[in-house]
Amino acid sequence: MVKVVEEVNSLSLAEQKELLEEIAPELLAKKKGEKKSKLPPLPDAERGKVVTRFPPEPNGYLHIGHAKAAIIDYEYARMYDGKFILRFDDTNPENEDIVFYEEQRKDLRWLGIEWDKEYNTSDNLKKHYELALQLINQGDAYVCTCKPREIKERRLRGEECSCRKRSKEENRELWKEMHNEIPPGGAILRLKGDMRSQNTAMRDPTLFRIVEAEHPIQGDKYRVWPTYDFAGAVEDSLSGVTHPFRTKEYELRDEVYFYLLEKLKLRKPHLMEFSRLSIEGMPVSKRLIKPLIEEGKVKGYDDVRLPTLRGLKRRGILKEAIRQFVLSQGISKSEGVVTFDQIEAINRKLLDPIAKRFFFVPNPIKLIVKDAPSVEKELRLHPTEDLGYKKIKTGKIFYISKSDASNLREGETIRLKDLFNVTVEKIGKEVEGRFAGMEVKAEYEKIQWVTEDHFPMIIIKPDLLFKGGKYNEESLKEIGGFVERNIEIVKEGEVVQMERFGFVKIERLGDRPLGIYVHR
RNA sequence: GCUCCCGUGGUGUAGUCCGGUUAAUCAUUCCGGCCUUUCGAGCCGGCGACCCGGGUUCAAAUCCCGGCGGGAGCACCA
Repeated sequence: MVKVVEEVNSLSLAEQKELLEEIAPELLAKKKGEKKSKLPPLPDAERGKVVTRFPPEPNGYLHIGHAKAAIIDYEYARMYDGKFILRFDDTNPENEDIVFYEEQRKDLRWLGIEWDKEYNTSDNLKKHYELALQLINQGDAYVCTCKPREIKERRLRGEECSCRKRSKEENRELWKEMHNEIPPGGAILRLKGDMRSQNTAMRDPTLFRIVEAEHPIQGDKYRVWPTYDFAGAVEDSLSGVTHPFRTKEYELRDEVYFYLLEKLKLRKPHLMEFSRLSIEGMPVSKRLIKPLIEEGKVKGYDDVRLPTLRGLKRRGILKEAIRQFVLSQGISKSEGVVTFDQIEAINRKLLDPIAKRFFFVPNPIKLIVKDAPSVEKELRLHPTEDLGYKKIKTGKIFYISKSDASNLREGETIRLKDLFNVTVEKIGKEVEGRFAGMEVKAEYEKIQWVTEDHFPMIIIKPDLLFKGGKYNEESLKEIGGFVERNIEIVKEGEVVQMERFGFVKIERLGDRPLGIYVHR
């Protein structure tokens, strides 16, 4: 066994591949197709007939949690050659903001998601009113004029209130008044469920309430708005969604969902839940993030420490990495906290073949090589991929990182990577060395360097926003150093690899380039 | 408090519905080796898990009961 391993290891990579091709070509083939992780099959699904939907509320920027839902919905639609609907669940005019309809579309487009149909729930209020009236006429819904506190208490105790006994005529009358004179909070439409149900969601949930705020799209056309329970179920059914997904915290509401559709005699979709995605130290909640933005501790919703799509994008996380990550999580209901390095690992694999290589020297120390020959040559921008070349020209002055310098010993020979060897002569505030030949030798330590022709550069290194449940004051560090002038050849926004330092997204070029540390 | 969901190696997942072809999947982390003028990747190898206790059964990660642990809901928010 050990012998076989040794034998295989003694072969070059190409030889190994060749041999594998001979013995078991299917193993290689599998390797290639493996990239796209697959979701488990959908129950009751037929090719061409699956319809899914992503229903965000236009009240903020999309984050990784939304991405999970959107990607799963979208992927399933694709998997079954079905349809994917983008539906803005804009049924609370107090929360919605016109800008987020478009901002969320942008976030989705960035993710590479395309939708077959788009509409707003608020476009269908007329229909919702019709259905509400149907429920009233069937005696399945009633207008409740109790105080919110009383409703809550009765719900807790499982007691019915007298509003429940109202006649259909009375309910119709009050329903009409809800659209006109009744002030907000004065009345709601409730489903006649079961006040003694074990499931508190079934204790006559609210279907419609009065909200007077101006709606970003409907203006002041409506003042009676459906709640999530009503709008969600009705829209899924009416829009032809076959497999709606939602996160686990809605699970108790399933009963309401189906009971409502039953009473309305509407088609029942195959509803499913999955766990919420949470990443350690990167909360998604606006409750936590907003104050930090207001205090100036977080720069905005595209701050690199945030799990918003914009934050991740700015941080140098590729959309494909997000997709693969989400799919790797699947639709399990078990909740857990994922660490960010899972995303980083995927991102690194995607980035590695396309990131150009450069030298960045953090905390530079001067290295003088008095007898250094002047060298001018071209170097590959990537060790194995064909990404082009960069030109270098060197003199007698170099800069190396403090950490490399501190490892040097006098008399030792090291190699300035891609250049030549240097024997260390004197170590002080500066390092002095002597040219020691061009030949590459395996035993020489290879270190990165820049010449006098460099830019000072700052690299911002994000860390966990929250540590131990508290804001991490150390969550944004700056690393100063020198970068080779060749960095000019990349585009702003491009991710490069600073050798032996890490992947860095070039945020800004110029005389003082700015970078964001992506990951090692 | 009540109700619901979940509990597989350090981490995340597959398998659980329809008990047995599973030596329990895959990824990540970690460790060792090969390759390499960086790191990583790649290649080879390794460590490592079915929450606990009962029961049913020839056979249980899988079914049943009871604990324990985690999460969620109990809004006129989604």
